[in-house]
Amino acid sequence: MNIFDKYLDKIKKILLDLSKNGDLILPDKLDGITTEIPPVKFNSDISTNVAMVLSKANNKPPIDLAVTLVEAIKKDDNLIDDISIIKPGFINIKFKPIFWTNFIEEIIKNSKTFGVNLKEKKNNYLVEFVSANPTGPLHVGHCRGAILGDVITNVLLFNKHKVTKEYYVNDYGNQIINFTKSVYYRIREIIYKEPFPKDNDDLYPGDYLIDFAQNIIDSNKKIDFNDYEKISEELTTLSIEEALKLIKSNLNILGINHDNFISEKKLVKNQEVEKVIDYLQKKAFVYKGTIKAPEGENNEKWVEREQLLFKSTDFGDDKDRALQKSDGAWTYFASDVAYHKNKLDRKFDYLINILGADHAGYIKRISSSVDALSGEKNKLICKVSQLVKLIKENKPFKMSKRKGDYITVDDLIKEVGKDATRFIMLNRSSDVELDFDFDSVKEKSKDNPLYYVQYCYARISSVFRHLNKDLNLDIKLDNYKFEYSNDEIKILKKISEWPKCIDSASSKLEPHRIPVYLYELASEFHSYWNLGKQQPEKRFINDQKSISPNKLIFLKAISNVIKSGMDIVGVDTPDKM
RNA sequence: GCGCCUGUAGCUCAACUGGAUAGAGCGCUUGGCUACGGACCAGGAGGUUCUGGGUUCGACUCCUAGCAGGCGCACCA
Repeated sequence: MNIFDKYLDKIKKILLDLSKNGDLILPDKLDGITTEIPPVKFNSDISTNVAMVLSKANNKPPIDLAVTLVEAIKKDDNLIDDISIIKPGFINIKFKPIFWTNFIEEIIKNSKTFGVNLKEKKNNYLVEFVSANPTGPLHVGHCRGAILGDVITNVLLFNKHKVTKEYYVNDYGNQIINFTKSVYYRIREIIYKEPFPKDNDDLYPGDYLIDFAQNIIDSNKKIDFNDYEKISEELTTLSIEEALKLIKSNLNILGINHDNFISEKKLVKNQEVEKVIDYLQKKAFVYKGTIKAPEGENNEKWVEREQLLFKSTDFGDDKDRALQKSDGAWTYFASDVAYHKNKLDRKFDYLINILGADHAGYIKRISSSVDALSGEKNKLICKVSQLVKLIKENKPFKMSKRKGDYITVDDLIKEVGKDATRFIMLNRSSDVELDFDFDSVKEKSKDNPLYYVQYCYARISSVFRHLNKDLNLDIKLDNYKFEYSNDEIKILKKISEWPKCIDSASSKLEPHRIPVYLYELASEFHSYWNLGKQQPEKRFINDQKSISPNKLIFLKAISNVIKSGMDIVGVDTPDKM
């Protein structure tokens, strides 16, 4: 039940009728015509810009057109209280209270689908996110992208799309060799008491490797760890398993579960890289050539060499990209192209990649490869999550990989909790840097929007509890015909915006709109709640310790929306706090 | 040098694919609890939306030229 869509359809129908009679000239497209939420001060419920959009084609001032249109809209609609025409040519519609009675009745009847866009075409999406290297635990830097990907998925699922969540495991290449060696040194440290070579910059210094080493020793008693060359392959597998186990548990405490983990190593082993390069070569997107040094100052070390290149410049990239290293191994990019071919072969409508800000420069080349492979544009959508600035005691907190003093997801969740982390990380557009202030996120007060929204739900639960009613049960609507007051309609109007919120969050992949909306809805509710202090008739529980059916349904409608929204965000809605 | 992101109230950020007199929280300030949960509410002050051009009925939003901050720019992944 999207009242904005409903009235937009109605207006478009009126336009078509009027144009058939020759009373109106329509432009080629009706896309520019919208129904919107009018600013509060106009005291109206829906507004439309139709008169202004049609003004040019008809060579008439918007106000004149509006007069005709208003007559047509008013006709046969007994739910409209008033229509006004405002300044440049907006048409503002104000509904009678009965409109809102019908509205709430309908959303209570269809509570499972309220907010879902049932008209749009449903797609099959693949969302790739996190994909952190399997060499250690997730840290705070991974967190925002992880949550972004998870909630984008939730929004799409809520809107009845099909979604697969995928993690690409980079278990191939030099870093894995270094990682395995590091584990090996830790094993020697444990078994042979040899000190770990701390000054070797290629190695991973983190203490978590001691746990990995110990676990591997404990569960592989038969292995002779003396000769690295003999066991390196097996140790690589075991080390990656350890890392993945840790990463999965980190994701788990964040409330994230991927459907698939795809191994880069397997793609390489299965010759998928050769196949995709063959394919691109046939299409003349791959050639042997050299890359020129960039214009910048410090390129003395630049070595030009002939190598296998992908012609990403054909698709708008600023240089072609290397596919093969000098030792003959594939570059990360090459196997990623193979991975994207693999994705395309699985016939998704859209591929979505969630990347961190430090990988934004990678987008052009990978989307070029997808364009080349699919022959389509916009098959791949990349979302970038900007940096998180950590703030502790009012000071920026810098993490350093070298010192190994980065904050892990485990630390973070232990300190501030899963729900607060998810809500705060989502409360801003992914395009802006985020200040994550440990102290205020931990605070259980008005400084923390999570608790503000949860408090709204808890208050509603409390009313139901006092009445011995179950908030989770459906409510019957027998003999239900009440009118709501202006204060209640104000909240119902907010509820009517929920489908619009979902629509834009889903179509633009901007989930931050949901926490922002929930905060606004909660705010309206708290206002209403406080009215009860002065006006007893605004209280939910009356002197006879019961509640009127319209208020009960009213509460139910609010809590339904809060609950769906919080479910999408992936946080709890406790009954008591 | 190039690419991407950002620039809105003192601070942190919204603004519904170009809509109306740009909105919230924090902070400052004036009030409100014997109450269904005060983890709350009502009011006030606070703005040349970084700058200059352009597009049009209309620009925080689009184009263009700058300025400032962040991220990235080899065969690391």
